[in-house]
Amino acid sequence: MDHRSRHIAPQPQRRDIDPRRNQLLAALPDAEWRRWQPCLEPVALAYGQVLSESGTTPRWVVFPTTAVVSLAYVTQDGESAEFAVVGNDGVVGISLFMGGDAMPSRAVVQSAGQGWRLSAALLKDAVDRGGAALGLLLRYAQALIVQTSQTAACNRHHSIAQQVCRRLLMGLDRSQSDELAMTQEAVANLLGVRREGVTAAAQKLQQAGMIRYRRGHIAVLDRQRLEEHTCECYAVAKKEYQRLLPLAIAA
Amino acid sequence: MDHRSRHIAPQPQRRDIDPRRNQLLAALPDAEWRRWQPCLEPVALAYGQVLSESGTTPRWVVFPTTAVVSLAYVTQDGESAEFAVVGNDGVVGISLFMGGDAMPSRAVVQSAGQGWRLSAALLKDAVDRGGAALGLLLRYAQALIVQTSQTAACNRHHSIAQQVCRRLLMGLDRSQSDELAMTQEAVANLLGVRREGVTAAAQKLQQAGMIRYRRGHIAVLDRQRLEEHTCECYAVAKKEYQRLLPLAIAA
DNA sequence: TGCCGTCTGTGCGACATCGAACGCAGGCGT
DNA sequence: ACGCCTGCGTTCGATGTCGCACAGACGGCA
Repeated sequence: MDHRSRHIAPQPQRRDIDPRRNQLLAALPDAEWRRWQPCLEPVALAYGQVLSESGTTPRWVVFPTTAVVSLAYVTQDGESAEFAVVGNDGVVGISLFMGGDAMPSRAVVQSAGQGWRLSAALLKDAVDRGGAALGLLLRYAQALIVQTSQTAACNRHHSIAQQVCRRLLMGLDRSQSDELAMTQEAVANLLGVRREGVTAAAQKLQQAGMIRYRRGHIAVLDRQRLEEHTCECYAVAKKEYQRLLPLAIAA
Repeated sequence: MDHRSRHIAPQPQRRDIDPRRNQLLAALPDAEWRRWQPCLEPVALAYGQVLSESGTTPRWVVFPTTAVVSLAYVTQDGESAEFAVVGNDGVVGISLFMGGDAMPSRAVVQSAGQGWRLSAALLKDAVDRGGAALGLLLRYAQALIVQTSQTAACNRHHSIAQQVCRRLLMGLDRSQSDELAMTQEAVANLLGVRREGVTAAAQKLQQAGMIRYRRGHIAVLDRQRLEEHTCECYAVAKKEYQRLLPLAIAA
């Protein structure tokens, strides 16, 4: 679980990445931003790191810049299902400003990278003041609900192949390159399906020239056709995200 | 679609039902409640009535008292999947106070009854004032996220029989009797599965003495065993709801 | 009372996904 | 350069669900 960092694309630089690469922070009005800026602390997020465990109250919210985090529900018998993906388009730990503190779900780093954290107390202060920051966070929470409900319908009605396409595209949107550092087994775990199902889907995509993969690295060659082969869920969620948060996910 | 009202249990009375049978309204501090009370209008909710269509902005939020509303996502090829149920424990139209106005999902009355509505403008005023009302609505929104993520995992991992049990229990919690007025086909549509699958599950439950049904009416005889036969999703979502909103869903 | 629409029971083959097991090979560490 | 671990390819039967088609049966309505 630890040595996997080998597989990760080299960090762009040792230095901290501009917090405003996170689209929520970027969308903050200047007045709010000046208040938050001194309180943000940089964090390095390693693959597999658990940002918040099911049922526990996180001490910070995390705004990823280059990292990608997966929100998943883990059933009692150990099966899991991802219901949302958070990258530089969002924030991890919405339960802190929704008022419920904990959530019965787990936040796990899926793609190593950087982020910035803000303490729960400071966040709550900002929320209590209301204003633009609160509105922004609430619109993000709504986008998260949309993504989650979409995932529910997708799990019900769409094929594994379509869901693999969707998940690759979602990862790509939140990534800095056209290559994703994830194994087929990792994708299978996220979707909650068998690895063999993902292998079969990936083979078809590779034979069709849409992707190319080798031992834990998936390169997207033809994004256009990938979008054509996935279900509507990808486009609907993305469009809704852009409607709610116009600055987010530069396509 | 219209004459189905025959199947509905007789309305308790012609008169309006106490708005505070809705647990969100009941949980409102007195000061807030006095402000809202004169603005609430009673509404009769008929089976099949669409409270908000996908992509449109509702003009009111609706607090059901005796009605039960289903939130569902409808795919492009007409398949649908329910992702949350709203009864006297919640409110329909959260996008109005989340700031996004519309949602790409549909709210349909699943069980006829009454509710109270509040205009979008008045709701937004209350939200802008912040305070207890906002906090309450946000905690409810979080409970909705939990229910939705749970549904996503349930759709992935659990059998039709388990999901039928879950859905019956959720309907029962929000109902005034131990009988649900819904056909097997209606249940199938909600879950997004075939009617035959629901028929098979319902037969097993009836043979085991847990339920009894006849043409559109499902009576729950042994709630305890029904809870034992469903998946964890029911209990987790309900427990989380009670944690976030202590006054809701008197079991 | 009798009709008829709707709801429910049942059969079939088709298909996707599951569960487990095993072989192979790419690439990292020694 | 070598070995070993991990990720990928492939097979098999089992299972759950689908899609369709049709028969029976309940119950509201004329």
